[in-house]
Order: sequence, then C-alpha cells, then structure tokens
Amino acid sequence: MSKPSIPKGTRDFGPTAMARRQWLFDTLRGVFEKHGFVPIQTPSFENLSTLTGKYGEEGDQLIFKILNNGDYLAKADEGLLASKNSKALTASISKKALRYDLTVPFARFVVMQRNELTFPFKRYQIQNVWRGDRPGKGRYQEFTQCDCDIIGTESTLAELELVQIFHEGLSALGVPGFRIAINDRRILQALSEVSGVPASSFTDWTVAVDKLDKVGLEGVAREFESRGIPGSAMAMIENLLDIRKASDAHAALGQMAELLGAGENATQALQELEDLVCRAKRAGVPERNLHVDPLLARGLDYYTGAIFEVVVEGAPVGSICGGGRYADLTGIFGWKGVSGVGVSFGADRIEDVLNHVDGWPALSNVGLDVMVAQMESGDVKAELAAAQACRQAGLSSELYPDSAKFKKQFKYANDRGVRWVMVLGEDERASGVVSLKDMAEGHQDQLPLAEAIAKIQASSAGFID
RNA sequence: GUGGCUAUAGCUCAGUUGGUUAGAGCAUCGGUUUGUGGUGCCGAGGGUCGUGGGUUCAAAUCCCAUUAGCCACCCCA
Repeated sequence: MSKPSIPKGTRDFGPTAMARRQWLFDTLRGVFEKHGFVPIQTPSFENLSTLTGKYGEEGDQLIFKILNNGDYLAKADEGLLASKNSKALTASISKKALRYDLTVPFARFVVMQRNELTFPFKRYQIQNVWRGDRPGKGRYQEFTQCDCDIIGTESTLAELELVQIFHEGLSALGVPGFRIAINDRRILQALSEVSGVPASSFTDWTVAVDKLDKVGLEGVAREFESRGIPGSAMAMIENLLDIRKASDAHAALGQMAELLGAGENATQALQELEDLVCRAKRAGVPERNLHVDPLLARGLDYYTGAIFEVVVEGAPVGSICGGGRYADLTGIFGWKGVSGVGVSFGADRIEDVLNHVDGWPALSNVGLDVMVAQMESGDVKAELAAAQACRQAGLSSELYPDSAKFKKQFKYANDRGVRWVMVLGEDERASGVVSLKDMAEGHQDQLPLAEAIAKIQASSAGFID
C-alpha cells in the first residue's frame, strides 16, 4: 500500500485555502472590472508552436510538453530517435503544451479574434499556468496568474492605469510594504550601448544585470566575463547602483539622463517614466510604493518598453507581480504593429505573503447557516419543509442525512462550525414551534419557524474561521 | 545539476553505548444513562520503524545501496 502523493510544485487547496483564494480572486476581479476590463479564458494547453520561442531559451525548456496520443514513437523521426537527441525529437513526438503564461496565449487570441474585438481591448484573465521549474519556496509548477492587459494603444495612459491597478489591487488585498519597481527596456538598451556592450550581447547583459541583487557586483562581473561582455561595462553598473540610492524618482531619472546623453529612444522613455511617476503620484499612488529602478531587467523576451515588477520587503517569496509593454507580440502570429501592455498578479505568491504576515481578513469557510437535526423516528417531512423554508429565505441549510443520536448530530454541526441548529421534535410540533440552538452561545429557544429564520438572518453565518 | 539534513501511528515527534511486548501529544472512534456540541474523566483502534541488502546471538539504532522529502547553492517568474 503506497501513500498517495501529488507532484512536486502542485498543491491541494482545502476549504480554508479556497475561501481565501476566492476572496483574493474576487477582490482583484473587482478592481479589474472597475477599470473596464472584461474577462476571457483560453485553453489550458496550446499548440506547442504557439508557445516556443517566446520566453527565451531558458523559458522554452520550462514548457510542459504534452506527448502525442497514439503510438507516438512509431511516428517519430527515426534518425532523431536513434541519436537520442531529446530536444530535436520533441517536435516529432509533441504537438501540444501547457501554457506557460497568459500573455502569449492572449496575443494569439487577439490575432485570431481581431475582427470580433473592439480596440483598444482591455481584458482580464485569471487562470492557471504551468512551468517545469524546480519547485522551491514560493515556486510552483502549477500556479494562478491574474492578468490584465490593454492592447491596441501606445498611449502611456495604459501604463498609468496598470500602475494604479497594482496599487488598488495590492492595497485592497492588504499586502503590506509592497514596492512597484519600474524601468524601461529602451533605457536599458541605451545604458548597455553607452557602456560599450555590443548590441548582440544585450540580452546577456540584461540577464547578468537582473542577477545583481542575488550575486552582488563580483557575481555580475563573473557573469560578464563568462558571457563575453567587456569588463569596462562594470563601471556603469556601479553608477546604476548609485542611482538606486537617489532620494526620489525625479532625481533618479535626472541621473539616468546624465548617463545616457542624447539617444532619442532613451530620452523619450525617460520622459515617459517621469510623466508616469508624476501622474501616478497625483492619482494617489504613494511615493514609497513606487520606485524607478534602473537595474530592473526582467527575463521575458517580448518586453520592449516599460517594465514592472512588484516585491514585498521581507517576504519569503520573489516578485509577486510583473508586467510590461510589448510593442509587437502579435507580430509573431501574423498581425504586426499592435502594441500592448499588461501586468500579472501572482496569486499564489500573494497568498504566501498574506500567510506569512497573517494578513487575511476573517473569512468563513463554513458554507452553512443552519443545520436541521433529524429525529429518531426518521419521519423527515417537517424537517425537509423547514430546511426548504430557510433556503427560500436566502439561508443555506441542510437536513442531517441520518437519524443519528443527537450527540452525533450536534457534534457534526459543531465540527463544521455551523452556528445554528434547528430541532423539530414531538414537543415542538405539538406547540407549532421549532427549537433553535445557537452553537456559539450555547443558548436554545423555542419559537415559530418564521421567527427562527429572522433570528438567523440577523446573525452572521458561522462562528469559526 | 552540486552539497548538507531527514525518513518511526492519520499528523508532529521521542526512542540512551545495538538488548525483552517501539512510546507521547494531537487527531479518530466508543463510554461518561433520559432529545444536545466545544472543556473534563475513562477506554479503544492504529506502526513489518521509507525500500532492498549487509554486520551481529540480537538492528528503529551500525554499514552499503536505493527512493522520496526538506534546506542551501545553481537557475528562473
């Protein structure tokens, strides 16, 4: 007899966790809808070719591939099979894969549905994604992303709206001490150019920069060396570290402008960031929650403009949200020149943070307002009618399914955390009342059914968290 | 992928330098008389000590292998 288990990096969610998660999703949904986003869903798995080549080489390897049905080996390429070249063989034995994020499937969706949609199109999407990563703290193989994207406009008001949504969403969830870091790929591009990094090494450069917080300056230097980036580029990194210490976003942007000189793209990006920060501040996003971080890089290949990341100080997980502008993600699906920007809330990591700081509101997972006890006679006519009357009055109710001893029935109600128990015995029926016990207080009264219902309605549903 | 730690009841863990029938708490179930839960008291069930080999008169304990999990590194959102 082997104990059952679930794959590493996956989790079961019990009633308590689900009460919290549903509240989390409801809260974010409310924020998205308040900003005019509409929901969509896409399939859990896509054609493998839709996903590959969008997330960088590392990302591609983390995509969960689905083996073809049928006798896939018989149909596989003989030569590749014999050479045991897994990577090359994949294409001939797998045509589908679990989605890796919600953004690429969204781009695919937009291209396919373009004639049905009105642009700019604002959608939100709360669904699972899968990554074949090595699981660890705050790292799952299956997790839920809550995305909202605006596609079909280059207006920087879209970035502003998403920053507001970060602030409104995380505030509504009660996430403490979150910090929205913003940067721009165009600025990064210019920085790498100014520091003498060949254009072909830009991606390598961003990967190394992204690691700074983990590996330190020496680590980045080693990265540069192993990736063939001139050591002279280190000077810039140190400058950027200084900028991080700037008193505010305005000062940071000013220093960055000095480093960059007159590159046109970068100048525009700097101006846009400046505007974004100002407008966000005016829109009520506190300065302490918003930081311009010249070292924020982000790994995904498709970002071209503003990029975002949200971290929580002292939290046991990495970033809880991410996002950015992608100028032409639909281009790879055959529709060029459609710019979009989006952000993603990592529900599972936010859940981890709230667990860590014990920051959940009081949520009931009881799901039952009143339980009707069953008499030994097993004649349930009056009980069924009472339970139904409760439901018609908008209460959730159930009749205990067996004519068990009261001790057992009351224990069941207690263990479930049900506050109210109704008893309709001989005596009650004779006098046209019900007995209603308040499990929280321990009192019990006899009163007409209608009054009992009113009393329950006046109380809150459960008494155990 | 590298290093370290761990594996004993449903859960969390004790278990001495190897030595009789492997324990506790929690959980579960039953009892504590009439139609009533939570706290108390009494009782019960439940383990081939991760798996396979070895050393020994004797292994939960020592050795080897193997599997799984945890932590750190690496990598990444």
